[in-house]
Amino acid sequence: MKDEKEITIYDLARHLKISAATVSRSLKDHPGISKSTKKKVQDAAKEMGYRSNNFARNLRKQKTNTIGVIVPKLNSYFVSSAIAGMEKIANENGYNLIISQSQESVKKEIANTVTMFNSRVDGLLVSLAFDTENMDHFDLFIDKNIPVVFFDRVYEDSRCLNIVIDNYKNAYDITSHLIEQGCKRIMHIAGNLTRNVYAERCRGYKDALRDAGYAIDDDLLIVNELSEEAGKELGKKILLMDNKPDAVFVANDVCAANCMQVIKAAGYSIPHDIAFAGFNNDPISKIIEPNLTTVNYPCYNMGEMAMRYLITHLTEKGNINNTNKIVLRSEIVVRNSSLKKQID
Amino acid sequence: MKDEKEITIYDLARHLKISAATVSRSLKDHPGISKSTKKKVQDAAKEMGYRSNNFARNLRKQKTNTIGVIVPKLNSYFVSSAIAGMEKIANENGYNLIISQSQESVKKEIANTVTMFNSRVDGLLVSLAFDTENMDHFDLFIDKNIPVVFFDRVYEDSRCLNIVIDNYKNAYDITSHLIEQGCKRIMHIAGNLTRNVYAERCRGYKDALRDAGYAIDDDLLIVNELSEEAGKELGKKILLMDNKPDAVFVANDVCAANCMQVIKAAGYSIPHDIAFAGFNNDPISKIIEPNLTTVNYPCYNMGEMAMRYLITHLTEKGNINNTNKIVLRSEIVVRNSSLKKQID
DNA sequence: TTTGAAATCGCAACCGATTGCATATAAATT
DNA sequence: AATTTATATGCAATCGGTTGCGATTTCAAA
Repeated sequence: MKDEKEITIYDLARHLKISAATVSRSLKDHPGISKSTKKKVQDAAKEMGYRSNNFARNLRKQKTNTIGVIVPKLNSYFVSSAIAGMEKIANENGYNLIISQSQESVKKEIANTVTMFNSRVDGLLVSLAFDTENMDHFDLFIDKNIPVVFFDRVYEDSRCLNIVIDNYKNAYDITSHLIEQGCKRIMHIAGNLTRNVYAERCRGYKDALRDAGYAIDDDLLIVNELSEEAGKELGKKILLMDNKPDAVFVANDVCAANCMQVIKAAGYSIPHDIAFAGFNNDPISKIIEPNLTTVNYPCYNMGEMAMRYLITHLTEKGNINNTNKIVLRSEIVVRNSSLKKQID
Repeated sequence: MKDEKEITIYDLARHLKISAATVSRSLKDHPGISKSTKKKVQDAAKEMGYRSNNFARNLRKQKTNTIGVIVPKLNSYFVSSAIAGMEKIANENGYNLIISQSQESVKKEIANTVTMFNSRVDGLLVSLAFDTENMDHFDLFIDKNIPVVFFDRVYEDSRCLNIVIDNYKNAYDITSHLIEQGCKRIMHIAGNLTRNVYAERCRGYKDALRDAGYAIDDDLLIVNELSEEAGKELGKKILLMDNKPDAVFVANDVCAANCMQVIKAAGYSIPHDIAFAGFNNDPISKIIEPNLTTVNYPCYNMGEMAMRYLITHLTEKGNINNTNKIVLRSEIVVRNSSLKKQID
């Protein structure tokens, strides 16, 4: 088991009989060093197995080459896809990722924020917890000019970039689609309405109803956790309703699919008795039967975009950030769960 | 926009008219410092908004408090759950995570390994890519005594810990279950057989057949990518077979579910015409109809265990590692996709 | 040959925390 | 009161790179 000591620029310097400064500059391709010297240094570095020490470098440069990511939960289709996209871009650009989960709790989110701050990340990518109600814990970063980018679950703040899809329009479209299919009592299941994504989807739902001349019935709006369990609960609740909806638009596919199962098991036919629509285009939406009408959410792409933007922003410091919001393309995907005339 | 300078222990020292050494020791709760001094320092630190500089610390201590994680893909149920578990434990113990994906390619895996090495992670958690065939790229770590822990897709090496489930037994059990249900031509779909998980599952499948006195038919063993697309392809392939199987045991739920859909769409009845079984207990297995018989894989738990082990190992350096393999409990979950007598 | 600009390179001071060893003070012992 | 023994704290070197500024060398123009 070899356990050799780490080679430093001083070792290289001694070996080549030049100064450590020259070694450092050569390795960084500094213009003031002659080509021949650079080559000599770089060759020796390779040969001797030198690897640069990031701590020394970071300590000196006050920069970490690390991006922090805070998400509610890692194990969801949306989040894991988005992070996959982020990792790809970060990796390509030589940045590291440190990731933590808020578990849908502001408290943890704040703790994670502090950790990230102390780890001195160069930038932060955040999708907010269910119950986050203000930005105070991000002031740490903003005050220090460390860029914070929100994606999906965002907080509108002129100092931070938001990357989103048009939740309003998609919800409006999907509700309109249900209306076109002849549905009269359309229910909507939302997540916590302080979160933009759910608030926007809810607004789209209501506006679509209103524009179609429908009344808005508060009994048809439910807020829950959008989890598997919440979906099952929802199904039971619907079964107990006297005046049942003839369509249910859920703000997330997982919840929708689990609800559908309960409804189906009780003998109702989807979409004939009750039509369903979800959100996200989770793989589950293509498995549940009938296949779930949903919104195609560009998760991976959103992760890529967010990271790309952040890195560009960090690299071109001079270039003042004048972008405040990026809206990615997304569109509804109509499947059999909402179609009176089935396709196959 | 305040952009105050960072407070260091020297600032605290000057402010309190004591030495930086004392400040450092006080903050770390060193035994040789009086309680009163400690309190004074800690209070001042809080008040002045001091935050410790990890680079300086790491540089000095030659330790990073960072764990590297390399996985094939982030966006799968298994991986995202496992990472969620890892993050939880790491977070609780003050470690950071840096995560990267090999995208199922050794080449990327090697590149990521190097990056991790240069980031000087304190330890590495790895689930191997499809096509990794040797350990050479981990020698960097092993030679330096940096612990490497493999989980799920492991490589048997006496110098590294493996955390797995009993893939063999589960596959054996699930195959036996299919046999008990009266299936005669049981097909198995595996992933790349150089990967332990798929090799073991395949072995379990074969042994179960053999023990039941069945012949092993090579036509009934297929290796594919186990992806959604592969599942659909598989379905088509089965439909074209002259002598169709009466059961299909797939090494992963996603592939199984997608295959089932194709088979169902062609008018076959599951499980009467063809029974199905999968692996992982992915949420999808509870949505597909009929619900999929599968193996309950403790993903989250495996992530927790792997991280916990690694951290313990790092903390108690003296304690020489004498564990070579940890097998987590897992068991088959029988559902309607394989039951001739349906349950509800 | 001289000279001045350009091209190279080295000196040494950082960056911020840790820690072995020495020192100073306080408490305990004889 | 003198001497040990604890208890507290400080000194200064160290971790490995980076970089402003000054020194030296090179080379061509005068």
